[in-house]
Formats: sequence, structure tokens, C-alpha cells
Amino acid sequence: MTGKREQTKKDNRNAILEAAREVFVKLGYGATTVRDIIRATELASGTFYNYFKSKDEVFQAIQDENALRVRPRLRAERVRARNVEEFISGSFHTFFEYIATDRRTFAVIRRNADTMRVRMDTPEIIAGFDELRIDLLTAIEQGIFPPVDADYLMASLVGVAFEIGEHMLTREPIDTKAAANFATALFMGGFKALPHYVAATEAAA
Amino acid sequence: MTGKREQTKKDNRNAILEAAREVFVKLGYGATTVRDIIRATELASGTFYNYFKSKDEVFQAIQDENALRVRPRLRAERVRARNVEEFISGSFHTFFEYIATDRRTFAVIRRNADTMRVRMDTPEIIAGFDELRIDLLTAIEQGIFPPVDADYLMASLVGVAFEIGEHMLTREPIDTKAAANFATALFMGGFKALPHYVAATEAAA
Amino acid sequence: MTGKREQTKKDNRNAILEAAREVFVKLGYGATTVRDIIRATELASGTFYNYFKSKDEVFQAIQDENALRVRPRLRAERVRARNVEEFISGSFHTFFEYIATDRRTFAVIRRNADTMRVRMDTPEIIAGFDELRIDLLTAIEQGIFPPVDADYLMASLVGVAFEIGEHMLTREPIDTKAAANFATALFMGGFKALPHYVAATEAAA
Amino acid sequence: MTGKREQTKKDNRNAILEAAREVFVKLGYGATTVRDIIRATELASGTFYNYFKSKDEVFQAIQDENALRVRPRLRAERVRARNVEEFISGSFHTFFEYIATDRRTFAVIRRNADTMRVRMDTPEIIAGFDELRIDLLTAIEQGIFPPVDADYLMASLVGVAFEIGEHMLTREPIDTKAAANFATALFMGGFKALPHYVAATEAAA
DNA sequence: GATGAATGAGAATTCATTCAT
DNA sequence: TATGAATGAATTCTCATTCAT
Repeated sequence: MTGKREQTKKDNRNAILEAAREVFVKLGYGATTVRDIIRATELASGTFYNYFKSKDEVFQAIQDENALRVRPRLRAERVRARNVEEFISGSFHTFFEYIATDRRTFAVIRRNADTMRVRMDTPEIIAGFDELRIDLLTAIEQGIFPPVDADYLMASLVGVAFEIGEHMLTREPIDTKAAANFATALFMGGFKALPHYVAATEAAA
Repeated sequence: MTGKREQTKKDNRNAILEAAREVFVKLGYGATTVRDIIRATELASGTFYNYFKSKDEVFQAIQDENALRVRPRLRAERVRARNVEEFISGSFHTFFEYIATDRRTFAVIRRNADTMRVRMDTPEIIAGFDELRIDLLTAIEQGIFPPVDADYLMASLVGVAFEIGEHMLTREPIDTKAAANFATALFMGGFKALPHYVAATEAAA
Repeated sequence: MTGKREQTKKDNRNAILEAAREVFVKLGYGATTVRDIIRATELASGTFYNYFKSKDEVFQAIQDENALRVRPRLRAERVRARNVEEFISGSFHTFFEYIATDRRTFAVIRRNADTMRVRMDTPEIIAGFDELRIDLLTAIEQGIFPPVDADYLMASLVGVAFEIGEHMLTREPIDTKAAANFATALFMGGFKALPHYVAATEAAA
Repeated sequence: MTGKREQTKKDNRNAILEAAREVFVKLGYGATTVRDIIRATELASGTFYNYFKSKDEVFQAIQDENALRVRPRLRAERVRARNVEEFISGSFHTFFEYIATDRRTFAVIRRNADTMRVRMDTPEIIAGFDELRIDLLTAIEQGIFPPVDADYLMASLVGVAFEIGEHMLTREPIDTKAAANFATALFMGGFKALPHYVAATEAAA
């Protein structure tokens, strides 16, 4: 049973987060100032500091929220997969589905990918793909996947997901299935041709 | 016969550009200030403004230099290609070869990809990939390439090149050929599986 | 019931205005910097910008205040006038009376007459004399004044008022009546001798 | 016999002075910077300092030149005067004649009257009017002039000369005689009405 | 003597943050 | 808890002046 005060607090916090998202997209993390965020809000400057200590903290909060939204879905999709195709296809479908419904979040991620890469502390979305990497390695170990270079494959998946995702959003109407099918087909076809790989460290052993 | 003055000017300009590259990588375009660039230099603050009007102008200069370095090579490689495989393979080899020799430039591009995307005025590197896109469309028209979605293919190529490129640079020793082979194989295998595509506008007609 | 905060704001604003007046007199508008104004204050540099955007805006504010102080008095005096002598005499008495009580304001105007002339946007004091000009033309039309060149007469009145005003303030004790009597006598005597005038455009017609 | 070098030196000096006049009119003394003057020139920045130590020094030089142009004429005119009317009329005619032929100089003086007033070191033009003041006192002593307040009369003459002068230059065609006649008539008529005056110090004695 | 780049002090302005109300 | 003005450090940029060429 949340009182009025609790509600106001939530509202204010959300107002700040939303304003921050807006500004981070427009200016990028590096260039935005706390003032910019406050200005995009109806709150007083002092109020900001009742909720966050710095723009950094807001950014973290946004990332955490994002992660909470995307990662579980991707994870669930992969766990459900019975074979390579379901694994790949499911991941792409979920990812494109998600960014189509939450374009703002994707925009934040895209615009600030560099910042997220730099601060390794909370690379939540990336971490989501790290889960993918672990699942990939597991799949390779289990013989479900051919023994390809998992890092390069991961990188390829991420790169393709983000770049196609961006293009997909510029089209009208947005066709997440077509995008997922394209990406899935590329990888399903490509797998067979990939050079089999033995990690350097293992090779040295 | 360049006098001492000319030489000093060139040196200073280069010192600023190099310092800027360094700082743009460390802090990102948005967050770096002109002061940061100056501080990374042995020059006086006022000197900066003898060479550039703003950090923006330095950034443009860097991009222009970058473009001059990468694009012609990629273009030459594509022109030389006799078939799809040479086209793809040559592009990846050249690209990975380049970023291995000029890691600093690649780092600047990576770190500030968002900024470059935002400012469409001098998207030289991106423009390089646009050339690729045109070549792709031409190839599709000529029947060399299957009629796939050129934009999505382009996006995939770019995404894969950058993401694999980044991983490649973290390995020791750097093996550009392995990276290029991986990427090439992925796409050569993938092509065959890609859904054939008719652009929306054409389909409507 | 104004709270403490409101009072502080008023005080700060006044402190800045007063400091600006002081500096504008000492250095002139062109040469004074915002820093100069701040330094003449006990406030922090940033505080200035809570009240004014630039020295220009302070200058405008000062001019507006000045206008509010002088113009209504002069206007009232002229409206009250029953004949030429009262018109002239009343204006001079009021003007000299005023600058004797508000020497700071007069000093600002004197010192920055050129600036005020340049920026025609808020030439409030000058505008006050423009009212005089209109009243003069009206008086000429009505036959109260002889048909002399109203612009030159206006110019003469202004010139005499300011120049005598300045001298008057250097004397001890300040005798506003003597100054007004001198100026009034000069013009009352002079009128009769002035060449009658028909404006060029009318003459051409 | 001036050599080529001497000529260049003169040319440069004049170029700087002319540029300075231009800038002083546009920006006012206070606001103009040495850079502004140099920019209005085709010379290099360092060259400026071969001729003047500061903008102040240029300003002085301009004032000196101005004085050399106006003062002697005014003085000559007054010396020639046989009575009050010739005295007044001659001064105005000469003054208006002069500013009509050398509008640039008058513009400099007008625009920077405040600066000239402030720096009492070289108040050349004003000094010209001081000569007038001395002549006035002499004339009063000799009984040629009625014993009016010489300072106020001086002030009035100066104020009228400058204000009417400014208006005169805005008219087309410029009619210096009409202006001089107006001003002369005003004063000739006014004299008779002026209160006779005994200077405070003398009165106290 | 002319040149124009280098210099660093100084000016305009914005910023993050605090704190009295 | 919300407010928003005050603060002074930090930033951008310009200036006067010097000095090697």
C-alpha cells in the first residue's frame, strides 16, 4: 500500500530517468550534463540530488532497467532452444521484437554504446550477450555447435544484431520477423562454412 | 624548401591532432574538452586556436585524415574483385590489415562511432561503406550477387567488420588473415541461405 | 509579506545594478567587463548570471530605471506649462533638480551618451527628449512657439542642458535655480532672433 | 627628400591611424582592441608595435592630428573678430564648415567624447574651446561682452555646436551656413537676456 | 623593418553541488 | 522532501605582446 509520498517519489525518479534517456540519446552520455537532465524535467535542480548522486548514477540505473528488460527474455529464449537454429533464431526474434517495442531504450544503447563499452562495471546489455557466449561455448562443448571461434561468432552476432536492428527501425512498417529471418539465415548458412577453430591457449598446450 | 616556421607549424598541428586522437579515445568526443586536448600537448592554450576553431574542427580533421587512409584502399580492393568471394574477402582483408597497422585510428572510430553517426556532414568512413553499398547494388543488378536485401547485408558487413576487428586487436599475435577468413567464410556461406529480396517500393509496384 | 529569499534577491539585483553604475561611470560602457561589475560586488561570479545575461542587459536595466525616474517628471512639467517660458523654464528646472539629486544616474548617462546613442533600442532618456520634440512641434503648430527649426532647437536644448548640467555639478554649493535661469534666459532671449523655418520637405512641396 | 623607406613608414602609420579612426567610430574607444585596429589594416600584428605602443597612443595621435586641424582655424577666426557677433558667428561657421569637410574626425570625436573628457591629458578639441573660454573672459573684461557666467556660456556654446553639428550632417544637402546662422542667432538673441554674473570667488572677496 | 605564430593572462559563461528556506 | 539561488571551479575563447625568422 504505497502512500501519496511514495508515489511522488516514484514519479520524480521516473521523470528524471525518462529525461535522462531523452538527453543521453540527444547528446550522448559524455556531452550531457546534470543540468541538461534537470532542464528536461519540471523539477528543481536540488531535487535531482535526492534521487541520484551524479549523471553517472542515473546512467547506471537506466542500464540496470534496460538489462532487466532484455536479458531475461534472451536468456529464456536460449534455454528453450533445442538446436542451433532455434538458438539463433530465437535470440534474433526476441531481440528485434524487443527493440521494436522499446525503441527509446535501443536508442540509448546505440547512442552510448561507446560509454557502455568503456565502463565495464555494469555492461548489462553486453553482459546479456556474454551469457550468449557462455551458452555458445557450452553448445560447442556439447557438440551442438561446430567448434568455431566463439568470440568471433559472438562478435558477429552482436554486430549483426545491432546494425540490422538500427536499419530495421528506419523502415515502415517495422518488420521484426523479416529482420530476424535475414540474420538467422545468414548465420545458419554461414556456420557450415566457418573454419573450425582451436583456441590459442589450447593449441599451445 | 620548407623553412623552420613551416616545419614548426606542421609539427604543432600534428601534435594537436595526435593529442586529440588520444583524448577522443580515452574520453569520447562528447566528454572531451578543448582543454583536455591542450593539456595532452606541450603547447599553450592560445596556440590551439591558431590551428582549429573548436574541438569539432579537430574531429573533422581527424575524420578526413582517416578517410584518406582507409577508403581508397577499400575501394581499390573492390574494384579489383572478379567475383563475390574476392569482393568480400578483399574488403575484409584490407580492412583488418588497416586497423592492425593503425590501431589508434580504429580506436578513435570505435569510441566515437555514435558521434560520427550523428554528424552526417563528414561521415567519411561510413561513406566508405556507402561506396560498398553502391558496389553491392551494382553487383546484384549484374547478377554477380544474389538479390538479397542490400541494406541489411551492408549493415551485417559493417557490424561484423567492426566487432570482429575489435576482438582481433585484443589477441596476441594479431592475425588479420584468420579474422578475414572467418568473416569471409561466414558471409560466403550465408549468402546462399539469405532470403531473396524485392525492395518494398518495387514490390508495391 | 516578502520572505527572506525575496529580499536577498532584490538586494543582490540592486547590488549588481549599483556596482554596474559605478563601473560604467569609471570605465565607460565599452571598456567595462562583466568581471569588473562582479568585482565591484561582494557576490560570486556565477551569481551575476542569475540576474542578467550580459553587461548589455544590466545597461538596459539601468537605462530603464533612469527613464522611469526622469521622464515622467519632465513630461508632467511640460504638460503643466501655459506658455513658452513655463515650458522651457519648467523643463530646465526639473532636469537640473533631478540630476542634482541623482548625480550617479546623470554621470552614467553622460559617460555613456555615445553608447546610448548607438543602441537605439532603449534610448529612454533620449526618448524623453523626443517627447519634448513632439511637444515642441505641437507648440509650433498651435502658434505658441515661433516656427523655428524644431530639430535644431531640440538639439540646442539637449546640448545646453547636458553641458550646463555637468558644470553645475562641479560647483559648490550646487545652485540648480541659477543654472535653470541661465539656460532659460538664453533660450527665451534667443527665440525671438531665431530664423523662421520651413521644413525642407514642405518647402519642396 | 624622403626615400622609399620613409614613404612606407608614413604609409603604414597612416594606415594604422585611419583604421583606428574607423574602429573607434564603430566600437568606441573603450570597446576597441588593438586586434580590431590591426584587423582593419593589411599589416601584420607585430608591425603595429613598430609605430604605437598601445591603442591609447594611437588615440592620442588621432586627437593631436584633429587638434592641429581645427584649433588653429577657430583661433584665427576669433582673433579676427571685431565684435561679439563676429566672434560667435565666425566660430560657428568655422566649426560647422570643418566638420562638414572632415566628417570622419567629427564622428571620432562624437563617439568618443566621453573618453576624451576622461583623459584630461590631451583634451585637444576641448582645449580649443578652452581657448574660446579665455577669449570670452577677456572679452568680458574688456566690456565687449556682457558679464555673464563665462563657464555656462562656454558650456552652452559647446553643447549647441556639437548637437546641432550632428543634426546638420544628417541633412541633405548639408547646409553649414544655415546651421551657423541658427546657432548664432540663438546666442546673439540670448546674450541680452542672460543674467549678469559675478563669479563666486570674486563675490566672496 | 615586417611578419605572424606562440604565449599565457584574462574575460565570458556554464557547471555541479550545497544549503537556507 | 522540494526548491532554487549562491558559489567558485572549470571551460571556452580572445587579447596584448613578444620574438624568431
